[in-house]
Amino acid sequence: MEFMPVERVRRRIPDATVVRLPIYLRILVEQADEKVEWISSEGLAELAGVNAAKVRKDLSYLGSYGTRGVGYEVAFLVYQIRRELGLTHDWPVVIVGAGNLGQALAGYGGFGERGFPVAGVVDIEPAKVGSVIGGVRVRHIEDLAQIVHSRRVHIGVVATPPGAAQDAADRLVSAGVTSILNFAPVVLVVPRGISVRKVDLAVELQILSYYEQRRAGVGLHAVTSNDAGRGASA
Amino acid sequence: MEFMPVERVRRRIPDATVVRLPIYLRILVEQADEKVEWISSEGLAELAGVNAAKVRKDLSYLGSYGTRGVGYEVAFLVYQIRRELGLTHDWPVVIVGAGNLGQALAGYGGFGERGFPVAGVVDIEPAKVGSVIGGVRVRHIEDLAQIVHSRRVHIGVVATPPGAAQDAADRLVSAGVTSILNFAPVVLVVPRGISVRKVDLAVELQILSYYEQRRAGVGLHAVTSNDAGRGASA
DNA sequence: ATGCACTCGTGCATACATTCACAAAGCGGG
DNA sequence: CCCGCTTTGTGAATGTATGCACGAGTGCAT
Repeated sequence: MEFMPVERVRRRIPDATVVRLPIYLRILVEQADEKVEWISSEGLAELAGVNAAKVRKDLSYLGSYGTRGVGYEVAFLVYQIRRELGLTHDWPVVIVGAGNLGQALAGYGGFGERGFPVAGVVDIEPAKVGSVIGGVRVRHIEDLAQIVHSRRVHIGVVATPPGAAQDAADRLVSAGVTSILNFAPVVLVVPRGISVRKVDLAVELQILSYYEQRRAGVGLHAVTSNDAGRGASA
Repeated sequence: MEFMPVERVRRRIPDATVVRLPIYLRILVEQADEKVEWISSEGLAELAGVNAAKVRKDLSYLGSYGTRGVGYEVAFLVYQIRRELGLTHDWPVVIVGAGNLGQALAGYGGFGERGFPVAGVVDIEPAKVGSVIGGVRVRHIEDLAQIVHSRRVHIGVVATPPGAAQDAADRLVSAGVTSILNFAPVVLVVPRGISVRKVDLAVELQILSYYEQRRAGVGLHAVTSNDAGRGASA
């Protein structure tokens, strides 16, 4: 029992749903490209590899945007999901670490297209500074704060070797970044309120190894899933 | 109520735990390198950015390998986790797609070191065939089955453009691969029993965008997490 | 030998997520 | 205008995961 805030804090969307919304969004955009104007929860569920009831519940957190007996209007849903995810404007990102991975990330055009233009790439190694990757010149890490401020960067990507990752994160945070995508196999320690997500290739492979290894034991077991249900069938 | 199988099927480890075990493992190996011989659930929890009770419960699925009043023997835990994850031997992987990402993955030495040597890289583009990346010569995708069989590959990595991903997955499956790590922003459809995990950079950024955008609204809210609790504090 | 400090292992309560199942609502045909 | 078909939105049931709290071992000091 508690006082109701004067202005509703905005309905919180469950974490599990937040993870799936970008997937729905991608599918819906593809459908829109193919001139599909309406889609049912069943149809979307099929394409996303999840249960239809889950799709409906997920979408219901955005509001009641479906039409009974018909389905959801694709373009409208795209708009609503974009709005909810904060994708109505670009989010420039800064990449720390111009090694193998940092270069691949900067060179991979998909970021910009999807609303996350690379505002800068920095490295601590003077030898790496100056080279151009993906149309962006690598700058020294000392310039990080300047880049973050001038380009209004909120999201940083850590693509350094493990030993340098915490330092990179610290620098990002003190430069004013509030969200970090971490590719280094390290648990970052950050102040409360900073969002961190990590992508660890070795961890993913080890998880696969577990299920692979179990397969050898007894034939039971279905399908692995990261966070959103990924698909079986055939 | 059910008959007990004659031979215990091997206690199933909850998915959430399977995701954390590789993280504990990495930390424990680091500790071992630093000559730390014993660690408490509290200590490990601190380093992994999770709750101590969670660590104990997770480890209890492996068996009762701790010593009350003392903690866990690092080397022994490393051994047990490796065994449970099936990391007692190498798992060669084959990478489909020799583009930007495929090259970065093949070139990144971390795979081999962690028990996932690159058994081969294939591409459908004849122009890419023949070049050498990360010490491995790129071969044509027609050779996929041959590589999978001769090198006993169970795990495939899809690093193709979105449009080619499903085809890559189909070829991997029919070549005999039973686990797939998918980097393409596509929901793969695979037969039952095939494990798939996906890594989608755009999705990760969009999730960060959501929390970033909420931050603008009201100051509440803690920290994002993929699947294992990632850390706050400072 | 006894007691004290410490840490594991786990039952239980709570929180979160998924799925089912069905009433309510919209659409189109006659 | 009404009926039957379709599909949403959501309560309730089930399943999974988290975290607390505490009993039960273990080691060390006296």
